Amino acid sequence: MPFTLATWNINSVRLREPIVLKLLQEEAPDVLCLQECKSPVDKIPTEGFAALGYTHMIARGQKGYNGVAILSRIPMEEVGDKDFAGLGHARHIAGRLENGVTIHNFYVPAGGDVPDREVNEKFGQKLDYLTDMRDWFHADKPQKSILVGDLNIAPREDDVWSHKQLLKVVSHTPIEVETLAETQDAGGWVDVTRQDIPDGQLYSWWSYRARDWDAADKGRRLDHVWATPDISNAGHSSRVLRDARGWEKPSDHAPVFASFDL
DNA sequence: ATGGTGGGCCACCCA
Repeated sequence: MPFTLATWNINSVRLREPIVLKLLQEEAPDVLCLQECKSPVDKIPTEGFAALGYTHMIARGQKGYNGVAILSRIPMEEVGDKDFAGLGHARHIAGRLENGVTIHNFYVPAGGDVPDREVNEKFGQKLDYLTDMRDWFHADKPQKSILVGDLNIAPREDDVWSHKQLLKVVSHTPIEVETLAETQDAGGWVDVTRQDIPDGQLYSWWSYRARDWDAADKGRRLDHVWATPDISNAGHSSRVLRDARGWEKPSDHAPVFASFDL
């Protein structure tokens, strides 16, 4: 059963319901994983999604912050969630499609401004979140699984507009890149996006604070699609829908797509 | 070096 999935940090699912519907209508992924819904689950606007065929949804939410959801037009059962690092935040949800593939949807903490856990508690929480993920995947090796989400780290030099200028900027510091690599290795995860697009600059996020995000193009690849080795070879046709960053009332993230022939 | 723009929600926190 071949299928296409997308992952998108939506920065308020209620405010951006119109562009979620636009994405579903125009691109029609089978599965859409959202992060930063910023909504209690019972206030997510599901009717329009269901009318387009996305009748399955699993989600975790809280008022005002965080929140993750998976919309699907393929039958999907809820697997559960885990409160990594004990933060009490809605940052993870997992589901299983009827083809047996498990999907983990993550919103990793952004980590604040200063890359030093001694002076910035949020940076420590980000690293702790990732090491908790690492330990969990190490203890229980995932199989037939896909991990997507806003991991808030751009690991490669060509995942950022300037490697040198971002070395001390949270999202691209060596300690974050190393910690993310440990998490990836612990699960045996393959970076499907870079398997498909091995060379060149690739971004999924552009700050709201630029005069002209498109012309300046100071982006970072914060949003990821990983798969376990038993299904990673089935992954193909990865892409970033950069156009969505220019839609009306946009998220600062663009959706990342991948397809799987399984 | 600084401040720039967004969202949630009503005083700020967060990205």
